[in-house]
Amino acid sequence: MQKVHSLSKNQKIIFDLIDKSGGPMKAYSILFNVQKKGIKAPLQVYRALDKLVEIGKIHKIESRNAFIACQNSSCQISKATAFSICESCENVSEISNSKLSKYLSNFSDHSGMKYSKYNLEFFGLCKKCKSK
Amino acid sequence: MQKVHSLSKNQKIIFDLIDKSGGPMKAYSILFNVQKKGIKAPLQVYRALDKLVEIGKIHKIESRNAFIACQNSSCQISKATAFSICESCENVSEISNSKLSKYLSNFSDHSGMKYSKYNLEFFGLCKKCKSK
DNA sequence: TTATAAATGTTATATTATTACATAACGTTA
DNA sequence: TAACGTTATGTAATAATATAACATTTATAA
Ligand SMILES: [Zn+2]
Ligand SMILES: [Zn+2]
Ligand SMILES: [Zn+2]
Ligand SMILES: [Zn+2]
Repeated sequence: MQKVHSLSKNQKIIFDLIDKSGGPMKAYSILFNVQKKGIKAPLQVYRALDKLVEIGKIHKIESRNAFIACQNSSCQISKATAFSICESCENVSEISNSKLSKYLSNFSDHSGMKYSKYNLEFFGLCKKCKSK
Repeated sequence: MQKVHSLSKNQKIIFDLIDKSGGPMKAYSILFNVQKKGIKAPLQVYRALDKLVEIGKIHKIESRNAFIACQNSSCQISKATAFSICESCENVSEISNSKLSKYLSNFSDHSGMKYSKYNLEFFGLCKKCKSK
């Protein structure tokens, strides 16, 4: 059961931009793109990004300092994310694989630590780039 | 088979510092700590870090912008890394679990992409912090 | 309505990382 | 050993990413 969050003005502007872009976007590139809509300062962008990450509408690609719209409606509020990243063209896509997410969500090691969250990033060459 | 790399002066100073610290260190904290040894500029630190990451002596904890010494001698040159991170005390440890690494190294999805590398970060509360 | 939380606006600043250019040390082999 | 290519170093400047602090406004709900 997923709580419905109605986005605020800035959150909506920024989410729509990222979502329409279809790929990962960096904070300052977002800032540049929304300045015509009245969002003028980095902090306004980062605050919206923080909230959007918190409610699972977007995810941060940690290795790239970039943000991508969730491509997986069943994503448990950003608590379990996996991405595939092409190291040549920088294309990113969210991996939605129930076996993988089950495996990782249930993973535990000898440390006695119970994990409530994970982020996995795979790297390689996408089909296109491989065939070049 | 692992190639033996002899570290240069700066690389050795910086690796020793990180290794002795026993945990993750941030670049500018490293810089501060090695200034008495003559390493004065950020770039000198980042260059050493880049090289140490490349040869697998350290890993970058992407979600923390920090660097930790490899705790796993069998780590395949930083191509397959997994960490457990306590969100309370920020303790980080490298996970060495052959089932996990086998599972992830062999993972492939419908995208046709063959992954050559991955990084996984688990988050939760460590034993200590859980019992507080 | 009134209180509370959430969001916004603005300025300044902190933190993380790279560009550009010059020089030095090292390893190979002619 | 001399010449060459490669790797490492030094230094200054700057770019890119992110947060602190404070004032104000808007939304939500008791
Ligand atoms: Zn998602
Ligand atoms: Zn590609
Ligand atoms: Zn390792
Ligand atoms: Zn802890």
